[in-house]
Amino acid sequence: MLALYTLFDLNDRLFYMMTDNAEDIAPTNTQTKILDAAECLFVEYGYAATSLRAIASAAGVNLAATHYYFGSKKGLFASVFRRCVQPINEERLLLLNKITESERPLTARSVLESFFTPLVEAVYKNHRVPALIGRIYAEPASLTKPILEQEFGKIAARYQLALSEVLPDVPTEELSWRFHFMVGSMIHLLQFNAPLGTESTYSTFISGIDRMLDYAEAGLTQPNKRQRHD
Amino acid sequence: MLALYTLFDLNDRLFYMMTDNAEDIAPTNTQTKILDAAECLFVEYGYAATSLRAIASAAGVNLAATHYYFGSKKGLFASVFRRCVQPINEERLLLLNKITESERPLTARSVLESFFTPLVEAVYKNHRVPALIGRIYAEPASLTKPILEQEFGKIAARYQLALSEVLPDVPTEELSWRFHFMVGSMIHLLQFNAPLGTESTYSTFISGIDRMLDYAEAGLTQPNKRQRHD
DNA sequence: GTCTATACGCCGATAGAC
DNA sequence: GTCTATCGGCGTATAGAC
Repeated sequence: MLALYTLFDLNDRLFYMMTDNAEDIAPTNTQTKILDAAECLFVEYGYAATSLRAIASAAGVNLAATHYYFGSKKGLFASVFRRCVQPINEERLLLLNKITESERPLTARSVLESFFTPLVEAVYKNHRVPALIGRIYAEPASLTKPILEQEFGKIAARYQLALSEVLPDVPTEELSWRFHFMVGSMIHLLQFNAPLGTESTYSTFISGIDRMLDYAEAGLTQPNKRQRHD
Repeated sequence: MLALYTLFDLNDRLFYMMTDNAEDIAPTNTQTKILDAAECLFVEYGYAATSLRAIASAAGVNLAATHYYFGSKKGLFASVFRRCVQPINEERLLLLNKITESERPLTARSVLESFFTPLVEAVYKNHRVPALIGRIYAEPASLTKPILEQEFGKIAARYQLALSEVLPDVPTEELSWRFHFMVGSMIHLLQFNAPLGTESTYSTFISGIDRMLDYAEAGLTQPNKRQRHD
């Protein structure tokens, strides 16, 4: 049964997670304690403004433990991100393969839903997921490029292939731009959760995802105005 | 006559700008030297990872001069950003007011073009503009929120008003979400310039803006699926 | 008004004791 | 596997020279 647990208290702010795994509730191994603390602090303050000292202190471990387990601050950042994103992307591929085999005809809408459903489920368990994914696109490219390519390279290619099968009239190059714009809308939503002036909660986030699906579908499936240049 | 000038050489990389102002070519005042150097370094490495020492050294001024002129690192960041964005936003309002008065009927396309034309012109003069605007959305909110509200609050409201006049069937709340998604696509384009795998040049940037206009127009003008909740 | 010199506490990283 | 000590570099601030 999923329930909400307090991870720790830092500067009078509480940090939470939702889990059904007893190991998560009171992590016994040092790696997990460091990852949990780092996730909260990277999300809150960004990579460069978060010190390993602050992470070690929040996690209740020695400073040198961060280097022992993750080699460097960069390595820790990549590990935090991978732990968050890998399960989402695995679920995406499972869903996409499933609907590719079962749905006739396959629609752009279904493809998009297989992309966003695993994300929404992950956000339900851990409300830091949007901000964490937002962060990776926010940090300088020198830090994030290798991480982004490793975690998203395969899945971006797979989704563009699926979309090109669903939208055969849109040239590949045009489709990759449209996919790029969709990712941009998504990242912006993840980073800011809601338009300026709206307070952001889980339900406004869901409502935003829902509206973004409409927006992305309209943009992706628009008639092609350009000539192919073969 | 616009021409390209080398600003300075840092770690074997050259930083440029395009200008027709003699004062820009060899800036004599310390403020400008600091602003130029800071712009390059903030774009390249991000806010937190750029040291005032590196800025002062690149600008050829004393470390303490940065505090004398800009009060703090935050103040310097805000000044760099304001110098870049203020002229663009002034031009946007001029254009928007012009077409609002002269065009019958006013179209969503025209409104969007008045938003992007001043940006494209600024990028032609200074190729760091996209990355610089991208950066402000990438830094932690505690740094950027006051800056974003001051520089973009008024213009975002003005454009949403213009769009709501052009698209009277779309409820205000729905329109503000769609505008939010458009800004997201734009920021993503500014930050990454082109889809992964495409090298980014000025002409690919222009082509991206052009395609994004189509994408945004399709999303903004899509028929409304939702009920008004009055 | 403009700029220099200097100081303080915190940073990532590492070497080596246990 | 954990911890202490330590290094050079950092952001920031300020006192005071010109």
